[in-house]
Amino acid sequence: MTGSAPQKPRIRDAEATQKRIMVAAKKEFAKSGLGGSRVDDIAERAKANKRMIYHYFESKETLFQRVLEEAYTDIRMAEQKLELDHLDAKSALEKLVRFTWKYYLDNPEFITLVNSENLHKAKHLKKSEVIHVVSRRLVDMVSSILRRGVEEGVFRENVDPVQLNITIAAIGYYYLTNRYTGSIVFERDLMAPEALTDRIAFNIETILRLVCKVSD
Amino acid sequence: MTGSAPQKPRIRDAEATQKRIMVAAKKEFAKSGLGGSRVDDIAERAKANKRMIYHYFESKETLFQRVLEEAYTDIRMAEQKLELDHLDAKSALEKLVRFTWKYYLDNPEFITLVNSENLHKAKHLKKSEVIHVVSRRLVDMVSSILRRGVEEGVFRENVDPVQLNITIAAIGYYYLTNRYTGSIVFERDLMAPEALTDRIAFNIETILRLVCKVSD
DNA sequence: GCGTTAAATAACTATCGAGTTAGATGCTTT
DNA sequence: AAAGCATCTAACTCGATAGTTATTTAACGC
Repeated sequence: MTGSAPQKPRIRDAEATQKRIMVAAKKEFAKSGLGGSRVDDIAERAKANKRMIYHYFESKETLFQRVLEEAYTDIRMAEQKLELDHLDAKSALEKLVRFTWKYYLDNPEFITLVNSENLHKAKHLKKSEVIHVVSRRLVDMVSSILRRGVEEGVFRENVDPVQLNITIAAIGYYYLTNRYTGSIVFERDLMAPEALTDRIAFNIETILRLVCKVSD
Repeated sequence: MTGSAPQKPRIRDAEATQKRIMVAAKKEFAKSGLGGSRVDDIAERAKANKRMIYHYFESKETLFQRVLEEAYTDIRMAEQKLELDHLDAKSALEKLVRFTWKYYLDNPEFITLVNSENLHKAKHLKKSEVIHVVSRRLVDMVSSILRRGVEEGVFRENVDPVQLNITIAAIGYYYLTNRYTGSIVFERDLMAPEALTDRIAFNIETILRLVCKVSD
């Protein structure tokens, strides 16, 4: 309590500081959105001086853009590691639905960041260069599963891969992003462990019934 | 240009002023979220003195709560006007899916308000008294359609009405709330008229395949 | 037509918050 | 070991912003 702090030797590490700022910013932006976040809070959480944020990232908005880009590349990279090619089409699709759900569940900041970006009409993502490259790989992945499913004779033809992609995301994303209002509206704890397992089962059923030739 | 304004006679109308504030607040909160909205902007848009907001609504947060409550009662009341009872179960369900989509499309502020409320972990909706009453009617409506569909022999049994409700909302809501990032990620204008008709058709297919006994 | 009340306004306060200035200090290179 | 530079810090600016104070004025009952 008394006595001055034992004068910590100021360690200098540009890379580590930037990383700490990115991690802290992701958390703050996810918690409060772009508009609701405070640069001072980000600096404090990062254990960095506020000035460093402007030194390394120029502005609050640029920092947000960097955080958002990283969030997108992270999920797209995780998807690419799934190795769905050795599975039959139906199993591959089910695995993708499960993955998407689990990713949202384990990385809730992804959802909040995307929501915040849409409130701003995607003005930051528009400036991104890498987004198209990584996104195409996702669409290709789903297209490939659909094509194989048709070849195997288990999927019906002419299912739009983009619509399917959107639907797979939607049924998980909506449930989780609206978990607070949803729990009130439906008078049910949507985040209870049992509720979560119920939901993923329901989602798999939804997607398989949508693309499979024969249902029951 | 020159000359003072012709000294408008100050009209006093408590009800009308409150209404103007509510309308203005809904637009501002929808555009910028709770945190991003400015009380001064709301007052200006409402053509009311800022002081009136505090006179009638106590605080910015209370105003948000009132706006949110109204948004929920509005959509729930519109649903109740659908008169689905005289339709067969399949047509009733399709009509509900179409309605939900169209309501989100015509009332985009509903989506943004709900998003903002979830960012705040539903702290305002928690205080609401009416939310449960109006919500139950929606669940009852879907339960009734499901029951009738089973009786008619067209729907399969044991479909959870809450999960179905969530899914109907999800496939429309997600598409629209993420239309800005979605249009970039999928390199396709998701709001083009043709894209919108494609989506509603896809959504109806998704829901009907989910509950119907025989698909093709 | 007079007094009371409710509706409305303008100007203010105190704090917050993004971005800056000026300067100090640790690391690397020669 | 001294220069030179990048990393880092404290303290500041100034406009914005939620909420208030003090005052004015329309409406309504009598």
